[in-house]
Amino acid sequence: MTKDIESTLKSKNINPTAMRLLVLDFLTKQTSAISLNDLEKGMGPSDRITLYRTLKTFEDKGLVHSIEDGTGATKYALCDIGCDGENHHDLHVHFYCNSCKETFCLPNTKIPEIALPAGFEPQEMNLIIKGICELCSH
Amino acid sequence: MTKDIESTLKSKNINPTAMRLLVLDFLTKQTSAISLNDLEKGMGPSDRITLYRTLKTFEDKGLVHSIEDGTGATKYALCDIGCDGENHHDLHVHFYCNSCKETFCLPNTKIPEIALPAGFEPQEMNLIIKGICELCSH
DNA sequence: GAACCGATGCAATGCTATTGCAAAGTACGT
DNA sequence: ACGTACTTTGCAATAGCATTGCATCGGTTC
Repeated sequence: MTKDIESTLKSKNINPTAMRLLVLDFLTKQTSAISLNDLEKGMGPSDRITLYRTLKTFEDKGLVHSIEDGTGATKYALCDIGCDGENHHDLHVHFYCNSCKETFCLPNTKIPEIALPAGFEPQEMNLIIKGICELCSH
Repeated sequence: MTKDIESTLKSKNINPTAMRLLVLDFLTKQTSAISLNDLEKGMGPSDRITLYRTLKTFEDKGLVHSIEDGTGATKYALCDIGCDGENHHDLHVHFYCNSCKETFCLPNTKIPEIALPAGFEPQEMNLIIKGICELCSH
């Protein structure tokens, strides 16, 4: 369904180049968030920096969001519908599995309201839960 | 109160060397979490690697906990009473100020219970809230 | 004093993120 | 079709943090 991928890019105002189609196609096939390294290994031989910039572009345009899961390597995953460059709606929980080392989005698990001390004004939130994922707990 | 600092180290089974006394003393004077760079700059001329290992030792022994606030540099802050090497009780919220770039522990703001999807078993949680801190919001 | 062990300091390395610059490709107006 | 301008890509290079190996130093023990 290259057509779908292409129109997805266009709807986000991203020029649909061959490289970007490939990257987006790869991203849609993932079941967990991937790092730049994963992407580089998963794709054919391509330039690491180009992949890096492709992810940055996607992030700017609200197509993917980045996740700092504490491993040191930034992970990327497709956004939910409704994200744009200005406003990422990625206020869901991210889960890092200590067993398989994968990072998952839990889009249906929202971060609850937190009562902050007076004077603190929240703008973004980032909740990483580490543990054993569904697949590894069997 | 060098005596207090020394006994704190001993109570955590850490050999109280001159360097460690200095580092711990410095840590107790902080109002926010500090990075290795901050420590290096704040202390007199000392070896970066030694400071790094000192922090690691403190972390192993449950004296400080490390915070990944997404800036790329690991921050360290003193633990609450009750932490040990096996079990860090750092389940409080960490707040990163987008204005002054400081990272604060909010020890009285606990992470609420999160209902995870079936099969996911949580072990650790890490909640970073970014925004404007109390001092900068005035 | 000799052997030993932990702590320290220096050198060196690995990895991720990031930028500069040049080449290749694409779009557009004439 | 041609040239120009803009975008994208690829390569080289750099910066910063984390981490390890090894030698040295200092104190402890026998």
